[in-house]
Amino acid sequence: MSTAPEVRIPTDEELQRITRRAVIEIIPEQEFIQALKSGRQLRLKMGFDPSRPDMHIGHAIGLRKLRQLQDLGHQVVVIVGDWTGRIGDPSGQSQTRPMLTEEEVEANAETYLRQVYRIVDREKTEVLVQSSWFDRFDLEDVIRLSACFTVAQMLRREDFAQRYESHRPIGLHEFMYPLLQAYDSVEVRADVEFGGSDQRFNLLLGRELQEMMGQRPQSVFIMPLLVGTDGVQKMSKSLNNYIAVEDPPGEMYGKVMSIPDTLILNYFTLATDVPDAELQEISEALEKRSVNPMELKMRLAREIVAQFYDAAAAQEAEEGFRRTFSKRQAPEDLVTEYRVSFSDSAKKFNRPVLDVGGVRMVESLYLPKVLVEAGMVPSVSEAKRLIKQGAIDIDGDVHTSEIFALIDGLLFRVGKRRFLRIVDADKQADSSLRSE
RNA sequence: GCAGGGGUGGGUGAGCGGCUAAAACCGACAGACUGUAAAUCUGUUGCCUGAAAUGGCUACGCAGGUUCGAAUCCUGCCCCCUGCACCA
Repeated sequence: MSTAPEVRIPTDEELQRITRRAVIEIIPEQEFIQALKSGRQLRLKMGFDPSRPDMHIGHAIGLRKLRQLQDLGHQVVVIVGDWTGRIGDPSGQSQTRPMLTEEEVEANAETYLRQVYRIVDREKTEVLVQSSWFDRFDLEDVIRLSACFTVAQMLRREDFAQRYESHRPIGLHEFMYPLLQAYDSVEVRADVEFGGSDQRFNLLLGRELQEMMGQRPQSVFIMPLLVGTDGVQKMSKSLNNYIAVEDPPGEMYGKVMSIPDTLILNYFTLATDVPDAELQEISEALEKRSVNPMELKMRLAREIVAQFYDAAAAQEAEEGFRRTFSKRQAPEDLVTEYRVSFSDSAKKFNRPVLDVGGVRMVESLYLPKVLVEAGMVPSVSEAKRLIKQGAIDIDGDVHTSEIFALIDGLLFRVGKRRFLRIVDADKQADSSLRSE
């Protein structure tokens, strides 16, 4: 009943792209290349942690790789790591995480997969939930699995070794994380597993375990971690230096523009499909300073936005970006709208709703609170500081007062790239009533 | 189990009865300069009070106590580190 899957053998050029670009190491490389050339359909495994469903363009590096292979006809297998997610990947700092409920896992998995499918083909993707095999594990299975490895083997993992050396604690349960991940490979009969360089140990453990269990050991595909927009640390949500896959185009474009120049080539290499020949040109241009790096960065930003949206969106984002800093206008997708009822405010502060030349307005509202309520700033104190520092302007004029006249459509610029528009809720209500 | 050292703001880390919302450094944010880059300079960096305060509230592992007053002293507890002991 299963028809032989259509698998295409990559051309040398494609092979080059798959095995060289955005790759740190393939173990063992020759075995992997042979497998690709064999015409056999490979099962490509990549796992994710459902406790953190937000995906950024660093994750996209791996997914892009999967997509390349998927286009050749190979089978992508995505694992929802609901059990490993509960343990938390041993990173030294991370304490045991609270157990996620089934609903949380489901919800997170759903949002995550939605993002995954922006890159890989949903039709050709198999999704498996870890608990579907670990739920039936009993103590004997756990012990049997643990017995496959020794403490010495575990200590090959660098962060364990470091902590052991410096006498910092290592929870026994932390050993379970790589073990479970390794067992996943057995369960799904993976031919290749993909992961970032921080996953190296876990990936290799999967390979070993498969062999012990009589399976053909998986190849391991290790990819670089993308550096975040700060240019120093790896991209991560908790460090707030990330570009989310679901960022709106303008936001995405702007974030790319904010990366340091030193990262331009790196981003082109890892996050775009710009051909190698052009990478070479870009590299030379940067070195010789023959082009304003900003121009290259704009190209980069276009490439990235187009990848997650389309060329038109990229173009639009670029125009928005230009307007933002040359003409100081706000690009629409960076504007937060704050809806206030003018009549309620008027009542609250005992001010009349005025009509000045057809513009409805209320005399005064307290700006710090509005900023907090609109979610632009975490506290009133913070908002006051911003005002004091001249970080807020209306139409290019710095707004130094904590009080402002409530006008429908009033647009504040907060800092460099945040915008707040005041919208008259009454008016909206009126018009929506009228239109019905 | 015994002995010694330690737990301070996003991080590192000073303070060791009032001058401490807590040095310094890093980070972060804002401003100037720019290309929303880098570098540099300046400012801000617990929260609240609809100007502000020598105003209020919260904060130095947790819970009590001494004191006019405690991050600082005392008691108990928890956790971490180092050494010794124990080790089927």
